[in-house]
Amino acid sequence: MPEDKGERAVEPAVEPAVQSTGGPAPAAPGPRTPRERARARTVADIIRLGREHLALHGAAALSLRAVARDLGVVSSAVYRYVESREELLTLLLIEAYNELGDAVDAAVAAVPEGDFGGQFGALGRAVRDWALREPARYALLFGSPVPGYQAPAERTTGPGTRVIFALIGILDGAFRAGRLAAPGPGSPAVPAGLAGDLAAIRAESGLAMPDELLARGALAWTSLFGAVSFEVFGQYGEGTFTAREELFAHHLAVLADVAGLPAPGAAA
Amino acid sequence: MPEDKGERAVEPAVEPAVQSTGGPAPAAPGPRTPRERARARTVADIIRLGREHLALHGAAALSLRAVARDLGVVSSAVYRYVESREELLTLLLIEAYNELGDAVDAAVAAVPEGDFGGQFGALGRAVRDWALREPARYALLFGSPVPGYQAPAERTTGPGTRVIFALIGILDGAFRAGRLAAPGPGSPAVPAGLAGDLAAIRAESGLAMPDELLARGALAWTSLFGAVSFEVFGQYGEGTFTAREELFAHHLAVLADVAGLPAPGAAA
DNA sequence: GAATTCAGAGAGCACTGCTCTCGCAACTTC
DNA sequence: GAAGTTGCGAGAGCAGTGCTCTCTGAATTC
Repeated sequence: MPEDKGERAVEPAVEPAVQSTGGPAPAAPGPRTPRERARARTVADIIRLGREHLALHGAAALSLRAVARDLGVVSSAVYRYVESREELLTLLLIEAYNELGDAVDAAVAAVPEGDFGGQFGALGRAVRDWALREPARYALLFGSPVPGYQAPAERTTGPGTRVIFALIGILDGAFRAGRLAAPGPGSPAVPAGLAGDLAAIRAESGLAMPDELLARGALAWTSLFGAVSFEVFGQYGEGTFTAREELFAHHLAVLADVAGLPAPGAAA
Repeated sequence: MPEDKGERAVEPAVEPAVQSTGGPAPAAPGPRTPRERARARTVADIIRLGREHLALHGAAALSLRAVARDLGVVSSAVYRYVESREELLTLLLIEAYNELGDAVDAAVAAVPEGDFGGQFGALGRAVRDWALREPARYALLFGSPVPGYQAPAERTTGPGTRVIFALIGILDGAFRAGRLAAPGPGSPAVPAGLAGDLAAIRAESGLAMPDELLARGALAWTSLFGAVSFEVFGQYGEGTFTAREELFAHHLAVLADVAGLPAPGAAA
């Protein structure tokens, strides 16, 4: 009797080949041999099933054996395709980062070019919407690190920095357009020890913003995710805040103000 | 051969009885019979070992069997004292909430009474210091929920709300002392849908602050934990921010300003 | 058609949470 | 002090996990 019952098999290989619609197929970097194509399809299936398990039961409950069962295959077979559970987590992490990045980019792009306040609002709402739609995957990205799992920086920093780069793009764009308000005269001074860090960031990303605005942008960044995390992770009490959409909208508006952005709709 | 090797036994029962120093011992609600006292000591040992494992390996890696090994006892024996792994997690959660609450209360109390800005800064630094000292336990409180584990609200809301109550106390105290600045005229209006929530909060906690300041207080709250979580969970890149203490200090100062608090040291 | 590669099966190891039974020792009651 | 009760630890066991290893057969390549 096989170790895994083999029930619940997921339609194997029925999935229509993506590049099979006429023509010699550009083939770009696509897998060439049938074996490679079958392999790529299996890997994609594993990732898809992993994503479903992740969304349903959370990252720490993600089990390669369960994925194997759903795939209609014995557990040791999936190790032909995925090095380890960690590896699968990394793949899902990258995928989630990119999905969030895509959602944010699309939301920002839908706002008129000069409406920097509106762009910031769109970015924030996109993050919150995605997080509420995919709480387990959001937790994988921004929650407590999964025990025993360390995301490989060289593979995740790229996708993982898309949101902050989008935010920086909005802020610096506003600054260059002369539409980013400087902090008031009574505003807290930027500590001297931060100057080096901020200078490095400015150089690396080719920014023009002065220290005060850069530091406030960082605050808006962490605060945005703080608000989203509190909501997704259930830190607000049971019935404390019921109008959460309005609460978030207000927080976003205040944060935009803190960052120096103009009110939404105020295009140049 | 026993299932657990029984090595690494932790000094059992050697621990000097806490209330054994002379006198008839107040005995208050303390366990009376020797059996109850031994039981209480074992439960305390389990919690202590659990705390150590939690701090070392994280919440999801907390294993009752490992605790049993360290206790020098077979795994089934710990179920005499703790209902389940969840139960132990809940005990550790409550303990951690209270430890954080104590740290915050002590830090705030060390600041002169009328120095509301200083109190806010002390609260924020206390949260950050504790979080950096106890990252795994902080993650248990404010990170992604542990999979399959739902904290029982009736036992955790009390300890879990100590920080926000301390923060509210500072803000409302400042407001009653006439030292909480109202938001500027151009400040974003509080959405109408939030009025009900804010009124309920105000009534329940006997607050005097108007909606605008209450909403900004909530923002300062979530933003504080957002900044701490980013630092503890490693969301800042590798070498992006090196002067993290200064960064946090600046964020705190801006957040105090956002909440309407006066600068630190400006006692009445 | 022969040689090679490779996917899947199955067994196995060490670990987890948790349950159940059994026997002994400590404690309580008479 | 003897008898009865309670509680605690041990041990076995179930179902699950990640991961490794070997073996077989089939697909692919030459």
